Amino acid sequence: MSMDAASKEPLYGFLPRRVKGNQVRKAMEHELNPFTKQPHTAQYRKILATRQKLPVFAQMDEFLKMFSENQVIVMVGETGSGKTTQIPQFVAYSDLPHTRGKIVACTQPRRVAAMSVAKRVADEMDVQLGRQVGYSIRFEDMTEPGTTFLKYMTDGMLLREAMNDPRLERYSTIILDEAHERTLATDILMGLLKNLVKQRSDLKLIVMSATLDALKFQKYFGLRSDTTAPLFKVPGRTHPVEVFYTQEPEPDYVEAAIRTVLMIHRAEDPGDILLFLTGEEEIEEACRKIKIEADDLTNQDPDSVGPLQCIPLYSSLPPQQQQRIFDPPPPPRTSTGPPGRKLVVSTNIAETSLTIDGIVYVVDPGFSKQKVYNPRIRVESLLVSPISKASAQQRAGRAGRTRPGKCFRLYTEKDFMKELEEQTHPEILRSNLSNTVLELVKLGIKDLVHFDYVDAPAPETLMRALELLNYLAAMDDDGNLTALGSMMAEFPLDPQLAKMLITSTEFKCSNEILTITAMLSVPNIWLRPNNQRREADAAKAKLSVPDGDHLTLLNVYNLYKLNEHNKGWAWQNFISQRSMIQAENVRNQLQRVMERFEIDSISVTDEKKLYQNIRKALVCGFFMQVAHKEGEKGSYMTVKDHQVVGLHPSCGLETQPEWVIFNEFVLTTRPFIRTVSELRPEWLIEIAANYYELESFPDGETKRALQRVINKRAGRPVAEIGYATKRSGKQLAAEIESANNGRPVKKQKTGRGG
DNA sequence: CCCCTGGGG
Repeated sequence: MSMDAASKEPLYGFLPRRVKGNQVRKAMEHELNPFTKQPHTAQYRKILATRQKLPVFAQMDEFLKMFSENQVIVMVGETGSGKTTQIPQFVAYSDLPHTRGKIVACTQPRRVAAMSVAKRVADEMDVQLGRQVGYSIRFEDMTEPGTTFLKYMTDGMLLREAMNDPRLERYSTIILDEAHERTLATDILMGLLKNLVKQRSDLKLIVMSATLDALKFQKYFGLRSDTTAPLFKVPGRTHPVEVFYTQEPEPDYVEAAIRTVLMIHRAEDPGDILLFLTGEEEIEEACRKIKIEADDLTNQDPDSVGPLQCIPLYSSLPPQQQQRIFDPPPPPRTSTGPPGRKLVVSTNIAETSLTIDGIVYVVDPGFSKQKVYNPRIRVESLLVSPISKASAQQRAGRAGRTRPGKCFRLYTEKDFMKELEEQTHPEILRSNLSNTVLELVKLGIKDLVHFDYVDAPAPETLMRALELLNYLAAMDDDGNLTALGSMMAEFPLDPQLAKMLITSTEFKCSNEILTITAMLSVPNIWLRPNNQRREADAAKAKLSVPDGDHLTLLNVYNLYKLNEHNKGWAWQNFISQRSMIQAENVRNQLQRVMERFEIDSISVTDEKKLYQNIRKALVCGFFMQVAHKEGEKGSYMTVKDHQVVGLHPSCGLETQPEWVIFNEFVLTTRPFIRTVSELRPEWLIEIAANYYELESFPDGETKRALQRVINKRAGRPVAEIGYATKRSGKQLAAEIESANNGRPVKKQKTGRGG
């Protein structure tokens, strides 16, 4: 080669996937940016100098060699190793995707991470964000087709893409980051990609995780049963954290936590504190108590105890208040007084999603709220449960980000060793999988039971999902995706909502159902501040429609749009502006999908008819979520499952109608149904005849009431809309049975209680 | 007479 070519072409002599460390280092030091051909900026050189100090940088040669020689690599890198920013760049230099029209993708479990890492890496590579380096998350595609060759994205986004391109042909290398978090999307992607690398020898895969899970992934991605995928290991760069345990178990962890925080504040050196609690109410209560006691301490002993600033942190807090965690600690009261201290009281949002610098002390009571799914009663609920060892370690690590720290665990060392699980159960074992199953079937996975999961979900959970999809006519009796099901999978919605939205044109109210669907897909829109409950309830009552909560949601959205010019409208009506903006975004996105399928957005003009049709459309998706009033005390019984439920206090119905349809079942102090509308029982017979075949119903008031409706209707024709197909169940049972190692599956009795 | 741990499309 001539010196001339090398001086103008930083990547001269690079052979894809056979690139060596010294070549890359030279290219990075080159006067020209190899990807833009522009001279490097001064900022680039400054950032490069700091990059070169990262632990992972010292192992570039080793990494590139392993990347050249292997199709799949498992990599572990602890906090501070620089793996998320550097490894994708190393890969880009070796893979040279830009020369082949390909993309290197790096997935993240969270949107903020995908955005902020992409920004950082664009700076490091001296390119404009959204050009050579970009990101892709829901509602925001910050990439340029043909130009972007390094893309950070959420795991859910890559899964969506796989539905339309199961071979993921655009990608030359896929990097799954934070795989140890085991999100639903990452788990499904691991299964798909394990299969895909066998079919696409040109596709490389890197799975990045924390140390504890590495061997599991190495085994999973071993090409044969007796081999493991190679491991690439990078040390982290954190400070030591000293861990303390209690001598005896603490009967009341909130009380113990408050005591420990005050002890630290009184006796330990300066440095901020992070306390983990389980939920909003607990956090606000603890903050109140700590503030009172800390103020007392400071007043009693102003020369040795400084001021304590208490900051709550949980996801439903407005972003502006969340920002407070980055405020500096309060100043001393007097110029010679003891320094102030910051205390952040947080849910496990601070365990992975948000990093607070300056934390030196962590107080860990050992609990968090975790989602659990009970397939027998088809209910997801949140339970306060002990955390795993991995979580406890993650929490402790939060004390050592800026200097050596201390972690106070409010449980005994013996309990830590003996009682805590190694890992938090992956989400796939704790969730309702109806959405996931629809996605998998759309991806062409026919045999769901024998799919190669990292951890296989309970057969009964799969059965529940298949059963629901079959009732919704998304799948036929042979387990094939129907045309309707294929369309449903394209909507970023739960199957019930997708079905309701698609079929709503038949009732000439798709415009309204589109709004309702969007409103049901965002967090609670109703604000209820502690000190203004009465005002909030009154505002809500004014917006409520007597026929049901679904129509109230529609009403709120329409009024919100009518008052768009009035900035204060949401606040004055105790409505969450944040949720409304989100609903608007979701609605637009759904409308685009509808347009793609040429589903018209229409409204019947007769208002009375419109309101009735809307509730009929609800039945198309939610006929399995119906309850019948039994007895006089306002208690309801869900159909078929025979669960006794109450109307949730947030429900806006004026009366207690005999029949109601509900959006969700929540198990809190007792079972409640939430977001409820009145319905006429004849709609059930008309719209979901197969589900409402009475032979399969348990005896009781509900069945008798339905029988009366059927008798009255006898001889009248049924409408031809939104029918659920007849379900044989045989095929499902066979699948489940084989998954159960040939043992027959016990027939589940539907009954009360959890 | 109540809850929304956290994340994703």
